[in-house]
Amino acid sequence: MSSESSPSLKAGDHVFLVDGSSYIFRAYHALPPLTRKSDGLPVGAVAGFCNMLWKLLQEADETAAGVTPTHIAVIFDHSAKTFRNEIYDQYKAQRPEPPEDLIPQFGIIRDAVRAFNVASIEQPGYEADDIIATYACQAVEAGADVTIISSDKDLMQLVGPHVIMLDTMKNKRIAEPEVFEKFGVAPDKVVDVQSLAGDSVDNVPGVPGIGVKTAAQLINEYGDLETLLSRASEIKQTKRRENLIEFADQARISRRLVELDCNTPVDVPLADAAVRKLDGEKALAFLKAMEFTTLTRRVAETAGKDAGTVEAADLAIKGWDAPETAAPSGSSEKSVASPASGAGPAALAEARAAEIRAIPLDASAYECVRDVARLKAWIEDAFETGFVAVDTETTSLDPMEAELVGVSLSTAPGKACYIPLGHRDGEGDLLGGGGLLEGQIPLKEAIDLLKPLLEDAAVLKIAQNLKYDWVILKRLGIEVAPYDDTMLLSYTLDAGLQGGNGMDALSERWLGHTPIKYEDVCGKGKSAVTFDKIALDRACSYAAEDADVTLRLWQVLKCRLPGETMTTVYETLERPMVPVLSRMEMRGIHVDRQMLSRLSGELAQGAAALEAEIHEMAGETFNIGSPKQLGDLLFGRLGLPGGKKTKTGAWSTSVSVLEDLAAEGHPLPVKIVEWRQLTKLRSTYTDALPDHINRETGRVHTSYSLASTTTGRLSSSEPNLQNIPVRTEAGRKIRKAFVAAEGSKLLSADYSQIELRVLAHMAEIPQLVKAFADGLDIHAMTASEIFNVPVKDMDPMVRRRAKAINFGIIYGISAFGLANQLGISRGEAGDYIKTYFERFPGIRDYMEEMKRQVHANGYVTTIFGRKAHYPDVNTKNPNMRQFYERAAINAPIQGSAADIIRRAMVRMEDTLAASKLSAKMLLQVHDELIFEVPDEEVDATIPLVARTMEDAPSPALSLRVPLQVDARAAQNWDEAH
DNA sequence: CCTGCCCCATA
DNA sequence: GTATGGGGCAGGA
Repeated sequence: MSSESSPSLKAGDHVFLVDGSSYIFRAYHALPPLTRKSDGLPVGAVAGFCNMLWKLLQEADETAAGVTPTHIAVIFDHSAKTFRNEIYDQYKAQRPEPPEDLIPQFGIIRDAVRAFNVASIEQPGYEADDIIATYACQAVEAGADVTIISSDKDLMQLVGPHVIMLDTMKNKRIAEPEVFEKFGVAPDKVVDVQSLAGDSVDNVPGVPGIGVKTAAQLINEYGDLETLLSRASEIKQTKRRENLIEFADQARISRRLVELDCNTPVDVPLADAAVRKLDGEKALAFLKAMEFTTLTRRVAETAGKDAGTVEAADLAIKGWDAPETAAPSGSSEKSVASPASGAGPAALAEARAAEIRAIPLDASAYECVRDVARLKAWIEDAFETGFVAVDTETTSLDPMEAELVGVSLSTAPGKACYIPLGHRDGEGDLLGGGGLLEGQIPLKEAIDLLKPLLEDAAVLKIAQNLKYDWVILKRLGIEVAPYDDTMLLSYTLDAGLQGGNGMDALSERWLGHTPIKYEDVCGKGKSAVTFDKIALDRACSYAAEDADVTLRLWQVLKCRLPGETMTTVYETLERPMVPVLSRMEMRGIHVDRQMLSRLSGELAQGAAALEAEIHEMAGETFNIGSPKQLGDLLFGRLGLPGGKKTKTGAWSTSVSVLEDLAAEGHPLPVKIVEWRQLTKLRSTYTDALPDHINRETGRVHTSYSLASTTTGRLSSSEPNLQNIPVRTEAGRKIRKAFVAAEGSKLLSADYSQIELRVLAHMAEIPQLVKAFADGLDIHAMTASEIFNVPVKDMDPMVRRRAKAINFGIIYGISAFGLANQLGISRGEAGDYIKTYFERFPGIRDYMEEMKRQVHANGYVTTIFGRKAHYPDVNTKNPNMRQFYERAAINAPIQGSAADIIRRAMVRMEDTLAASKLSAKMLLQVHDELIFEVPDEEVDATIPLVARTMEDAPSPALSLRVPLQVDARAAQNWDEAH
């Protein structure tokens, strides 16, 4: 800070004195607890402060102050104890500690002041108010005018002909009339009134029974405090008279407490607070570090600098612990703390939600944007706001064949629009609809206008299930960034909680609002029409409401992340998956239509032959595909033994039942199992897959869901490419139809035993850890441990049993389940489990710990901190309860493995690009990634992919066991796997 | 025409 | 025993 002497103040100067300390409290309580940096640092008050300061520096004349300052200083309280505590030890004694997330902001605001090259003033032993009083007196003496930026009533005593106050939050000027209105006396008598009335907030005692009204009346009558006290005996009202006499000294002490000191020793002469030139670099570095995108842009414009070239400042923040890189592992006690209690983050989030709920939601009030001028206005608004909720309306749920019909935007709760672009006449001809409706901006023109906004780094785009819109917009040449996804926010925070993460459910849960249903707009089933056929006003209500709801959900959900320490999970495991999966879906995979068609024919023939045989053997024709008819035949008419009932009381005809019958020597069930397999393969795969081949790309594009499992796994649908057969020879023929493009190979890389490795890590099982480290056969090792047999020359049946137990452990083993799986008695299965736990006591400890946690918290966590909620685990139904307990045992294992492959996927594209390799990730099947690789790059790609997958946990975590990835390339998926 | 049930494909 | 998605049947609209 400058210490050389500056020209002293002169008449006509205008001094702005900003009451920094009171501003931060007011900003904190007035602004919603929404604003946080991506690392969770709360910066809402800082943001408010910076905007205010910037406005004062740039356009103070447009505020209620009406002038531009020549001098400006921000004044802070230095310490809690001041000379007033020596006068009265109770002064401000009952003031509560500042809220936890406000504390780190005190220091940052001082940084902000310096970043804007403004004088920051504080003085040990004195309150900000005294320094302000001193500066104000000095300025007035020099003939200058003063504006005090504060609304603190304690400063109103300073108001006079040359001193006003400015409440920037209300943009309200406080001069003599306003002071008179508040205290009933002129500013120079305010101290007398306060001395009598006291102040419960600052613990100024005053005189009992006298408030501001009475005090003003008394002062107006007697002139000033001393006169009043000396003539107190004249007061008519008994109690008031007695109190004024008895508490006269207390009133005098109060006067000394409230009267501001105009003679504070100040180290920095006011002249040094002359407005200085903005240091663009310094300001931008600070603002970038704070992630205040809008203000960064404004300052960059004003300073004529490119914000992109400025490095964010490195701010060491005291009193704030950023969330850990990896959240505590499942066995940590730290996760016990309930986020739902007291005035913690959960309460703040709830307060936030209540606030947003209170803003009316009226679907008929949205704007339908029909011309370029209005579209530009909305785009400008989004740039100003710095964030915008975006939603697209299209002709199909499949983003790869959907056509864009319109776009909706929202920049504030209740403020949303819909931009129709592709609506057509509902009375279309048979060739696919009528012409475009009038009054719509041409698609290309709208896209050209929207692209800069949707790709601008300074504007956050908010969507519900962005992956869909991302693909739609990418096909139109727009790559949306940066972005947030409300569905993923909800999934990160509440995976497994009732209702799911769909927009309608979230709107109900958080906003108490039922959005217009898609079916109510477009109809459903056979009579459904595509969105382009919907009349504009109806379309606008529906579409704009979605954007409005999305924006509100974002405001409710985003601020929960840091308080629930889920920022890292969201930022590393969820958010970055959106473009990764979008690109995978867009690439699709090539399937050989002819091969499938041929296979379908073969399967049909085989099934027909079996059908004839079955009918022959049964002695009647019946529908083999009807479990009901089949059950009646086998256990009714044929009277076979060993029938089991399903939970609804029908005969079970599942494979296990049919195999039991086959083992008894009945030939019919064998044929039925074969028939089932063939028809299943045909209907589910060979016949269904070709229907999913995209007309334009000639490839199959699955859709991955990021938010539909409780554990963190993805799911795949339309078509589901995560359940393509592999176990049987007939099934593998279907895999052979998944082929690489000409000149390429399919590369399959899969984690070996990843869930068992994760379990070995989490439960810290020495034998398992060692076995994995040594690269042993883990099932054989298990068998050796529990059945006490050597690994060498092991009976394959013994190994099979151990393998089943290992899987059972992952699933939260029960004797019942294991017995079923191995076809042994429950007693025998129970013995196996008992032995297993004796050999691996850590496994039992792990299981018990997960059960304890799920009962205590309602959720369990993966090694990367992902939560899986089981809200109903405390049910009284013992079967349900045990079911949830098993799920809670399984979730950290399955979920941690899912986290690991997510990390690999997020990193994969950059890793390949860095090595100049052009392999493209196409599919994910839980522990396997499938790539399409040019022939000549196969050899270089295999080790790189494998290493990236194996190293995926680091640097966040280092597992106790190595991960192993097997990778292979071939012309088709079957041979690569 | 929709929904619940059964069955079955994968990890 | 965990986690999914999907096809066919059958009953109730």
